[in-house]
Amino acid sequence: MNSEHRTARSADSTGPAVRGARERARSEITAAIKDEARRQLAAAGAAKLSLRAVARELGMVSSALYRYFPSRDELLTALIVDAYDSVGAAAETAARTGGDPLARWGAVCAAVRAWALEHPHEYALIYGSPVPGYAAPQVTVEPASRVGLALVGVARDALDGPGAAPPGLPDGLRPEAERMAADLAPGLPPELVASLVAAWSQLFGLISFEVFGQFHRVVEDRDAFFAHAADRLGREAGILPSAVGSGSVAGSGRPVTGSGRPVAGSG
Amino acid sequence: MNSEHRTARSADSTGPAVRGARERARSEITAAIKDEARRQLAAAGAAKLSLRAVARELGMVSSALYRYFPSRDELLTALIVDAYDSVGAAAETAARTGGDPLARWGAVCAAVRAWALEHPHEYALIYGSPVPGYAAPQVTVEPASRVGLALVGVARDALDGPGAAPPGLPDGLRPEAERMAADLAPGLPPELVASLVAAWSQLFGLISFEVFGQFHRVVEDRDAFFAHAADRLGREAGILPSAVGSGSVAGSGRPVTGSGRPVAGSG
DNA sequence: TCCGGTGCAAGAGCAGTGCTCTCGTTGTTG
DNA sequence: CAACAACGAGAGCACTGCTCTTGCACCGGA
Repeated sequence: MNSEHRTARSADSTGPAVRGARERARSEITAAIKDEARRQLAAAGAAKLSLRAVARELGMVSSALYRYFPSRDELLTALIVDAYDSVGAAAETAARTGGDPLARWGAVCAAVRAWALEHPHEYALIYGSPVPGYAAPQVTVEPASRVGLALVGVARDALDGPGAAPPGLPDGLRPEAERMAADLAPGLPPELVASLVAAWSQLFGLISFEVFGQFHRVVEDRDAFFAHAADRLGREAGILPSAVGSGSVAGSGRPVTGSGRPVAGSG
Repeated sequence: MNSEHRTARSADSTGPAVRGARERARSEITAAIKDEARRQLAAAGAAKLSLRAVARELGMVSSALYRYFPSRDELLTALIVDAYDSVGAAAETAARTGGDPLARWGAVCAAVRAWALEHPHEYALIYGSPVPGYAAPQVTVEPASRVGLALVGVARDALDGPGAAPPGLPDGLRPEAERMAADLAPGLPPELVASLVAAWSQLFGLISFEVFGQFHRVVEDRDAFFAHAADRLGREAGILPSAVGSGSVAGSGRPVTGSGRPVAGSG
């Protein structure tokens, strides 16, 4: 560890440290702590993340670490926010790819899946069981919504093109669907929003089962299985490929998102 | 792996107990340990489950507990197996209810959801992120399959009645679907099995998001939302209500599983 | 230039954890 | 009855999150 980095020897002539060397060191050390914590997270999982081990690896003493994160939970919160932002950014990037709405839908799903498979422990941190006695603080709600909003964005664009009306709502669900539409995606039809929320959670069902090992000895060709399932998820939510022909819609629809390979590679 | 428990035969008249007091005490204490562990699990979650606390609560010393469970992971494994069996039994009971296949499908889904909401920490134990460095041993795979098999059972019965052909498979998925059908549900058409596996994982996506708090400020009327989503899950897998009319299938289908209330109560 | 406030690292310490080992005791078996 | 295996108790090790105190280094104001 670089302890005396940038000692800021009273260099008032040019003033390289506009905010003072102290703040600079602080942000650097904070980042180093998060990096090392992320490394341990990836190596052993959230439950085995140890403040003392992080400090030890960084050459500090454990108590010094409390100057930067008041508790282990606060460190975990920081990692959670970062993870949400990371997967959210991946989803948003995939949503910006070209192609018809259904292809973009598949790209977003595949990007989230690829991120989850690359960062299983971070995925478990945010989409697995909530950590020990941990209650997600308010800071996490906005980053947590980015994937969902990316899906909503694709659906919104699909609405401009030839969209298929999503299936109708039972009477009992209509008020709730209208409330969801107003809160989450103003302007979108309630049926579509209800379908989107369901598809959103079901997408993470697919991904969680794969990441958490429930598909062990059940699904082998997981790329193909996921591509097909994600494609159907989009279709059933009312997102259609722009092939306006409207001839064979659901019959033998081949996933546009590439057959058998994760689409994330293209994003 | 039982020890030689069959030996206690000489006690014809003097026997303090039929099977020997020791074995009796052993099974009783084992059960007591699991009970207390389950209580702590429900109170604070898996990560906070402490062998010492369990022993303390039972009036033993922590080292004595190792006579019954060689490690904390072994205790967790026992709890995991019990949890799988518990939710599996709930699903199987729901699958045995009367009604048309789609109603039974909805009953199974609702029963699993109800179990999850009643035992959130046990649910997290089996469907959340895998615990610390824990790798599920072989003992868990059979109990873990009971919910899936209950769904398969409903689908199999639906096949006798008027079933709707599930959507076709892309060419890339056909071999995998045939393998899954052969392994998991011999005799069922591959398209149906592939749909069932997807629906199975997506069902747990719905439940996990609700249990783990992802629906916070997103879905409010969760009973209605879940009933509708589960109903659609079944329909899209090709399970139809026995109302053979085949007139309005997906249009304004009102969930048969009761609108707005968890169906588990009827099972 | 000195001086006091402040951020910071280090260390000791507390209460808790999983787990191992030893040592008597006690039920079971030959 | 005697040998044996299972058992409970206790001490102990290495580890954890977290707190508190102490002393050093910086940094702005006089």
